[in-house]
Amino acid sequence: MSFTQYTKKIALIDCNSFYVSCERLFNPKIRKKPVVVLSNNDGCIISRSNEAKTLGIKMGEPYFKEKEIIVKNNVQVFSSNYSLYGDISRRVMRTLKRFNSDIEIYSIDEAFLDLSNYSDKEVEKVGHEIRSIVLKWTGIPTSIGIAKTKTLSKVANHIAKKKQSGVVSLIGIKNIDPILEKVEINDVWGVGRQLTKFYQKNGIYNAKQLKNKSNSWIKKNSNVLGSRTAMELRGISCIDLETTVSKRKSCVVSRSFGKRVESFQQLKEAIANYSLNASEKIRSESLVTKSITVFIRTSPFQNRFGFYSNSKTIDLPIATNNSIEIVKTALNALEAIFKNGYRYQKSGVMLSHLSDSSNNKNLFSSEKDEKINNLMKSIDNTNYRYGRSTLSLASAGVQKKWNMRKEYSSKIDTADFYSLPKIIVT
DNA sequence: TCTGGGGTCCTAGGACCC
DNA sequence: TCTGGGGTCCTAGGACCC
Repeated sequence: MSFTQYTKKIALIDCNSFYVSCERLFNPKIRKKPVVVLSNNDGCIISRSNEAKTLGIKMGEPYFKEKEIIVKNNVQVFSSNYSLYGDISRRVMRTLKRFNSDIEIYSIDEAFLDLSNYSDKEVEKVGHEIRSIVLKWTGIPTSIGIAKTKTLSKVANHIAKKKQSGVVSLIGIKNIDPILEKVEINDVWGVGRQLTKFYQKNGIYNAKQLKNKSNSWIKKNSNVLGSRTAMELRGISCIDLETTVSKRKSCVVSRSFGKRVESFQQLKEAIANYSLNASEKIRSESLVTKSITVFIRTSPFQNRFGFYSNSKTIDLPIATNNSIEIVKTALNALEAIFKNGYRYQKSGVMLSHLSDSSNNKNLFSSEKDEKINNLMKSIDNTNYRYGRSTLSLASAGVQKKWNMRKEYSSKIDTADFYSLPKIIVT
């Protein structure tokens, strides 16, 4: 038996200021200017250009708190346009797949790519190649980190973000301690707020200190996730590349309201709409749900009106993806938790215990089910062709007073030819 | 009558990620 | 006045069983 260790080489490709970069694609005027993109309801800042970061605008900060800096510095502001970002994301991922089909799409703007087939010497060059091709074909700038484990490639990526070249490889470096020493503990993948607090209390302030902490201490004082992170920092791969997309286990549709909602009727409309969206989503993925949760809450930031938050879960006797049934059940759940006299800020619907709809045939399946399935299919097809909610249920309402704010949308829809910006050649 | 010890399964809540 | 949305996994503790 030989002990020649097969070392992996994993690249993490991360799009720079992704939402901002997407907006810039279609709006060259904002290329060099400070730009931010806001979350739903224009609530928080969720993407910042480098120029905006330099101004001190913080990630996740409420928009109104940064408004002064924004106005003063003429920062360009956009409401988020998720269908645009999703579309660009697919283009980026398609481009990456040309380098290796062993890819894990980790989020809308990140992917892990297996580069183990390349030699230690080649791998950094390949990184540069990937970066320039993605930029050329999609217009999106990226940062690339390459290392032996996912956690280390995150570290490398973190460093690459600050470099002009945009590519950092830790492959072939004998002692990475001096590098890890400069990475703050809260910047390590898998170390969040709580763990940061705990580690700091125990004298661990950077990635090197965590890496060199004894196994027994980590095992005793944290859980499997904590020890996995430490192992990965040591270059021992514990978190595999997940190259096959597994079916999701739950589906949430939730929104904050554009205005506070007090009436039961409006809350009902919102819940009916979210239920319809969620049903459509799981149908498109051939899933059925066995359990429906509805939650409502008032703002946690303004309790002068009293805080109320509650949820209700109803289990179904037979798993379904039938909109009518899901809406009906969700409204029953809402009825059970609604209380008069509160200013509701947010509500949502969660479908859980999802499973494959093809395994859902049972003793009680009938011709009626078949008819309902066909009805759902034709609703989905119509809505796909003519826009969501062309066909809806009466309970979903038409006025939608509670709908989101979206003041600064660029209104770019890559699926709608007529809304694309025009280029005038002179 | 004694009510221990150990196993499984489920769930709510917490922590983390983007 | 105004503070996002959508996921996954782990764990502790309860219920139940023998």
